[in-house]
Amino acid sequence: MAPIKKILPSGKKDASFFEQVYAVVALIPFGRVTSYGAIAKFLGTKMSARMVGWALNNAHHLPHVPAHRVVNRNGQLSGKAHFDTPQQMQELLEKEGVVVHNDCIVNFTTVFWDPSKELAIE
DNA sequence: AGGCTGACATCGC
DNA sequence: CGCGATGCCAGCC
Repeated sequence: MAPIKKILPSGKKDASFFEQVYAVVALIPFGRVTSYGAIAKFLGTKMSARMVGWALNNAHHLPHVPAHRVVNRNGQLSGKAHFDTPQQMQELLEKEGVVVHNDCIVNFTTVFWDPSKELAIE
């Protein structure tokens, strides 16, 4: 498994699926985005991409989880509606230098941040 | 205790 | 090439 567990806050002996998601999302560099599937795959459960979204749903009410940096495989701001305001997600992304047009990230492949690649697991 | 739901992704037809 | 159905895990009713 990924060393993400090490990144988890000390005290948590068992890393829940969400906590791992929080950790990965929190590690997303400024001006970069990732996809649910990428996180899911990084965690080893690519089929559980839905769970990633569910995790972010919990993460949404958390303080330091940049959920706006997480989009679907299509680069579309699927979860914008779950923010305080639907436009907030795009605003945040644009402030980070990410160009968003029509709820879709422009040059998605360029700003895409692959955890399994950047974090270099194993 | 059992079943539905959920910010997705992928395979199948 | 487009739409439909399935899978996954955990939380909530």
